[in-house]
Amino acid sequence: MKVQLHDGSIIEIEKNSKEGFEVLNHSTSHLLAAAIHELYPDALFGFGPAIEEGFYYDIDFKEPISEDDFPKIEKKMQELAKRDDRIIREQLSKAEALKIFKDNPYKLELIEGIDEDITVFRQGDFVDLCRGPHIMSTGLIKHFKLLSLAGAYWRGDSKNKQLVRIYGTSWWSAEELAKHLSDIEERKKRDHRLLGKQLGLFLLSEYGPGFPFWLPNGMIVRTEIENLWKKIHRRYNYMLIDTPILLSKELWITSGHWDHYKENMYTTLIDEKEFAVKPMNCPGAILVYKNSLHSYKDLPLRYAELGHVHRHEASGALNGLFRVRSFTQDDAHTFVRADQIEDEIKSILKLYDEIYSIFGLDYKIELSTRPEEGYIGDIEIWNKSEEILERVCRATGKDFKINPGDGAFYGPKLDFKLRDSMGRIWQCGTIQLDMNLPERFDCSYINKNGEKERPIMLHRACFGSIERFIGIITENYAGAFPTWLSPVQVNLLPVNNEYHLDYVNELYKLLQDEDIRVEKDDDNEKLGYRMRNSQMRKIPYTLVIGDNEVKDRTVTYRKYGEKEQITVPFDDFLKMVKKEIKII
RNA sequence: GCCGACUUAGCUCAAUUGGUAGAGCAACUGAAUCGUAAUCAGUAGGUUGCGGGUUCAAUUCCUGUAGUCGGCACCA
Repeated sequence: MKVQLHDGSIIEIEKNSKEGFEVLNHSTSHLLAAAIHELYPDALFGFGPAIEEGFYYDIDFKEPISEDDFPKIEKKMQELAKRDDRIIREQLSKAEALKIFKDNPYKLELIEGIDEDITVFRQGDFVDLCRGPHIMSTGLIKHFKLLSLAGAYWRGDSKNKQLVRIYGTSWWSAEELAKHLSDIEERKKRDHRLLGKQLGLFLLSEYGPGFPFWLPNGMIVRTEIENLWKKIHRRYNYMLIDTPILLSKELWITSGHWDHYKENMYTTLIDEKEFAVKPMNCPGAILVYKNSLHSYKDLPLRYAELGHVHRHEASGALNGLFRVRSFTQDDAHTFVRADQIEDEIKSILKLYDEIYSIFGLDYKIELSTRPEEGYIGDIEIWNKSEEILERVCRATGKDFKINPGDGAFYGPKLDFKLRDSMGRIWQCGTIQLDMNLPERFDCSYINKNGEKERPIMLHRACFGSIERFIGIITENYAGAFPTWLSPVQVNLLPVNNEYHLDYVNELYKLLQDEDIRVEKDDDNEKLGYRMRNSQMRKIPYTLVIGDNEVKDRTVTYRKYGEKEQITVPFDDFLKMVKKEIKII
């Protein structure tokens, strides 16, 4: 497929490549703009790029528009595409460009920011400021759909006006488009909010927006994860602590949160003294550190805490378990000497990889480095730790990216990003170096020479938030949790609830004695009905117990999602399940 | 917080241009005792998110408000 670049050259690229898809979608966004230009002549255009699964265009409409207008717009797009206009690249001087776009303040603003010559792409009588690349003519655009409409601030700045963003997607064939649309529908079925309701995991009530309730089934998943977390952390020599939810204003002034984070903190008066609900666990952990004197020989000291924090997040930011106002961080604060940073980071990376692997999660690491201005701490330590972070991350072989200047003012950080079922990326794990709080709280350890020295503090969380992490894995497993996590692990179905019940009760007791979460379903319903319920609850093992099983003291099991029926001696079944739930 | 949409029984959804709400599943009761994804029959269940307004009459129209969803902004 031929595409034209902004410098006027025409190159051949693979139509079915990622680049090919992007060019098609970018050109479709121009087609959308051309259609809007005809239907709404006074609409002004902002940005209109290709994105991962399609494209969008930001438009300043002079009249209100809704999704009901999509069919009309799509029809006009089809009409323009059929005309098969050549898409023509033109190079203009700044003066010419300013003249062409004189009525559009958005494009004028962009042109003002461009120093070299300016390229525009023209199709029919629609001209757009653009660097390309584009396909050669609009006739190639056939299979697209407008998906949604949203507000978006001009140039991503909330001080600016909000434009209307129209999202769409464009494909080379009707089949690919149909598949993409049905994929979206399939992905929606994995939504943790839907599964959370179906499986009784958690509850979101209008009486506590952003404050999730854990239901009995969700509580089992959560407890299993927390137990796993505690077990692994003990192996990595972390010490478990727990710090108060409410702490006085003075502490938050010392930590700097009162000055920099107050808008997000819940505060209250106790005996006329101001307190704040903790939005972070660090100050608490620091008080634990400062509770005793430390020798250089004791470092690193690793304090881990499942810390329940509350943050007043903007109402529009709330999203199921992914973004809440009350959540539990699997937090840890490690106090290290400068010469221990590398080993400690390596140890944390290993720990994270071990945990993520258990859940079969693929993750991406991002390194954020020192901001240009306003940073604190020794630049030597900054440079050295950034170098260490980059080197050890690259050594993992994982998808890795650097965000220059994106670090916090107090230190560089690594973020671990996971994807949800809709492809959205959420930060889960993090490792942050902190040269600020040890200073503010005057933390120290005694060095070889008997002098006080300042430790470096590492903040780190692997799940990030237990809530968010459970949201991610619920979608990842599509609600079919592996046996060790499943709220109910074994479901016993007697074929006849009189003749077979004794053996079922015996099995129930044996399984329960082995700490296996077992249920029996002897409702007055047909076996098929009870089997259906068991499958819909995504229970890993459903056991059917009838004459044969009673006679031979066997069980016949069916694994979730499989049709096969397997009959084995009960002891073999028990051994298999016990092996399966022993994760580490 | 901003833009847009949505909110009807426990759940998933109906209700022609305004005429004071229906179904399936679930629950409960009864019958059927059955070998791998829905046995049959009956009963009960709702100030249509909440407040105000227009109207003889509002689930429906207007308005305010809360929550949810899709984005944007935010995300120590």
